[in-house]
Amino acid sequence: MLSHWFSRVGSSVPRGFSRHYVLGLLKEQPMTGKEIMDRAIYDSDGKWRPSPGLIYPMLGRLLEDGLIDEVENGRYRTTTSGEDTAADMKSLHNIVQKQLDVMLRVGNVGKFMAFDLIDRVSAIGSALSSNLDRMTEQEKEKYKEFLLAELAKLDEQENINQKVTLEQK
Amino acid sequence: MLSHWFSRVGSSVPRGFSRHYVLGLLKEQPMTGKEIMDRAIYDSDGKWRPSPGLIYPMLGRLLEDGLIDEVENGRYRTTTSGEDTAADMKSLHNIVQKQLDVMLRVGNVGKFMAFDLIDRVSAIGSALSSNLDRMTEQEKEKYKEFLLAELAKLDEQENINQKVTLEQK
DNA sequence: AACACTAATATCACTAGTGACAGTTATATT
DNA sequence: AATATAACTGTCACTAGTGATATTAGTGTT
Repeated sequence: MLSHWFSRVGSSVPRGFSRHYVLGLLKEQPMTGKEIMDRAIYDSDGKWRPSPGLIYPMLGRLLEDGLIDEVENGRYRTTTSGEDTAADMKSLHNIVQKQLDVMLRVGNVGKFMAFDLIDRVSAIGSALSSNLDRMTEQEKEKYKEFLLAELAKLDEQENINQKVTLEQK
Repeated sequence: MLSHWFSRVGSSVPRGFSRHYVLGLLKEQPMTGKEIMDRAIYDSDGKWRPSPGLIYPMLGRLLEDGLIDEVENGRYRTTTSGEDTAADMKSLHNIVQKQLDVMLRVGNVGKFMAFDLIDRVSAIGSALSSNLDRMTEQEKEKYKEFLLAELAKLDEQENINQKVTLEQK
């Protein structure tokens, strides 16, 4: 099980993710703090249980920053500028990307995480391909390109290894 | 570029990672705070620049918890119990595992489906393939199999579409 | 030896997470 | 209608991050 320390201070989500998540939810429909928390638990299969100490103060900050509005019954909705922030997929992407990058470079993490990542990619991949029919041609093309590029990299690496082996002979 | 907000509050490492990282370093050799910071920058290719406000207070906490000792010239080394903590790969693994899990579940998966997922796969994939040299043969083989299987699915779908088109004629 | 300069260390104010608990509001029961 | 209870909301103390700034220690110059 997780150590006592980690269960106390560890986080289920990367720093900054929840802001995007909440804005994304409130763009669709007005929600209360409780509804947001429940939705997060539901969406994450119980893996992430955002605490009230995160949600309520954050709603206050978002309100102050003019990214959300209070509508009725303590429900909030994103304002126009909030929608822009929510739509900023690039920065959301960066939250994950940046951390993964560092984790894979630093320490012995990369090595022992690679296997795990493969599983993960496979999982996403299968979710993807079970929805192939919903993808546009352009999207499918992009996915295909990615797959081919990865294969090329693998092959290239294999060739290098063979070359090295030959030269050693 | 990253938004002003994210560059201020975003983090390059998941919560709790640095503790493991520092313990891992100090297990090998005694280091000062500055040396730890420089090493992190070097190891991460400049992607992670831990601030003094993280390192020095943390060294203090680790010292209080008896996980590290001060040796000389302001250098610290992990104690025996510190080494145990550093070796606790399972909890380190969990730091990443848990977050990835949640992110993949929670993102706006339903709606964007394809496009967003492709980006995610590409992101993980590129992180992966830049670490190909760290993967074992077995791992690479598995990755390759996955890639080929996905391509096959794409091709298969194309065929179905053509068939449908033909029948409609 | 005194002083300026530089680099390492420490501290501060901040945001974003955590859980625990306090306060408030709504609802149900009698 | 009054009150008990439950649920939602808000706040607190904490750790872990961020950058900026203050303090300290060491070093070189005159």
